[in-house]
Amino acid sequence: MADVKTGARARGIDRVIALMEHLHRLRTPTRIADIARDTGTPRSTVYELVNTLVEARWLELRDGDGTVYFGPAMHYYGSDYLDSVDLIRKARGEVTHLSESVGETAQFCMLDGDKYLVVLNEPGRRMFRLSSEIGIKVPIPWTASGRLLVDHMTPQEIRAFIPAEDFTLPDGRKIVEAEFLHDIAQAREAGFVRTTALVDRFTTCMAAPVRDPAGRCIATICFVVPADTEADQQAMMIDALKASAARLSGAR
Amino acid sequence: MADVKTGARARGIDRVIALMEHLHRLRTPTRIADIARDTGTPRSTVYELVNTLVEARWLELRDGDGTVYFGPAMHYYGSDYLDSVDLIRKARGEVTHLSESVGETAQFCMLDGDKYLVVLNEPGRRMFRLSSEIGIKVPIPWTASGRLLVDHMTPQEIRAFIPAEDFTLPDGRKIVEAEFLHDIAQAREAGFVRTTALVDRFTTCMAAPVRDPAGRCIATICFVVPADTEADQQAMMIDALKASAARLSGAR
DNA sequence: TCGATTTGTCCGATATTTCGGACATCGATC
DNA sequence: GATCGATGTCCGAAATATCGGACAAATCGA
Repeated sequence: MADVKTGARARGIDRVIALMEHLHRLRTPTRIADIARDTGTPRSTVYELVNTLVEARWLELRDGDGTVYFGPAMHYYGSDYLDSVDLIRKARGEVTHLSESVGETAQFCMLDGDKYLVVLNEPGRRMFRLSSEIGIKVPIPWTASGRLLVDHMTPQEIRAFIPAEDFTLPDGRKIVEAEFLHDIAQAREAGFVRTTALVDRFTTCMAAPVRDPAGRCIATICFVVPADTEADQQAMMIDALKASAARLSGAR
Repeated sequence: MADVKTGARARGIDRVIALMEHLHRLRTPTRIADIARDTGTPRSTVYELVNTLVEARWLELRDGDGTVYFGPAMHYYGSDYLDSVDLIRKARGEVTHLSESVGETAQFCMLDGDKYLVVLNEPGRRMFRLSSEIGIKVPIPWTASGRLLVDHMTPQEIRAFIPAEDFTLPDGRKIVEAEFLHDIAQAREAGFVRTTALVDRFTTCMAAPVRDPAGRCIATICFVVPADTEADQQAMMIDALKASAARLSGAR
């Protein structure tokens, strides 16, 4: 990433990259002075850059309280990206359809390095938002989909690939490696995976694998639902996921 | 905008802004040398910047044929933007629901300066994509929605607001100002607007206004369909648009 | 096979952008 | 009403990022 040495003079573009990554991590409009402090950028430099970026609509001044956040240009460029990647464009259709027809939150997920992340998220009809952190990296063992996304690796490869600390959940519990490997084998066998109360005590996640022609899992499509969702309802959702995943696997 | 004087030395960030705007205009992966030529940026500078941007995932090398296009980071930042703007977040739900339930392309549109643009686009079930130019500026008179978005202005204000050349369609036909003003009055009266064969001979567009508490049209929600769509089908779609627009107007 | 064109890397110089700090406003708090 | 902190602007100096051009490698075409 754009590593900006503290105290040293840096290129504007590196400062901007750090700024945007910072806003994405915070996920909330932020005051300029805070950005300067937290990214280690001189105050006068941030003001200068923010003015430029606001002019270009990359950022927007919010609320009139001196905070800035992403602007519309990011949405336009992001849409161009989505449209340009075949698999993702198709996945959009599947995810919206699943979410609309079932009424629950549906997602499309991939790996980014040794982390899992949500690429597409379509919220369901529920009031309370069960999650929606597009582009936020999460340890692989914390997720249902993660169990599918590494299912082409040997146990040794998995051990080398996933950082050891990623097996510790946010609440401090540890995921036993043997169980994790067992989950993976079982998921590959069944063609889907389901986890409950992993990151969040009251949430169940169901996922199906999207595979490339070689059979390798390159993405997953999944539902995020309350843990007390009826069993037959869950079975229906798993079937829908498998059908969507199969369409995406075929379409190449 | 980021105006980069030809021949002069420019800041990296201004070069990057020009580069991204250029890619957005082209809407296709582009070779680095072409970017250099068309944006007036020195070749060595573009290579340098592209490397930095690829590393940050703002851009992606495509195809292995030396072209670059937007990368996943743009999608993440764009999603953050969509989630952060209340009206747009709600509009997403309406647009996806309209598109899913009716099976036709639905859009959410706003003004950007004196131009119209599509903010959200959800394609219908048809094979041929009838349009989807998110974030591309279009002259107001070329669109159905445009007739709603200026309906709070007097004829004089409209004349001052819309550039004269914007009344000429891509095929050279001219839109008579009197008819345009008549359309606007009629649309405000009816609570919706419909145009056929404006930009595209075989396309009909229907739109309903989203209004702020003061009654001013701040956005529109619309369907884009083939011109030969049945009349009763169109009537049903207009009702659906009005209902969605009303929900968005109320939700403040 | 051999030029012609394109693509990508590298390097040194200098025009310029970043940076620190000073300063003026503004609001809140006591 | 005085003090403190936060916000935003401005300026000169110097560290350095941009740029032009040279060069090698790859690709193309005839």
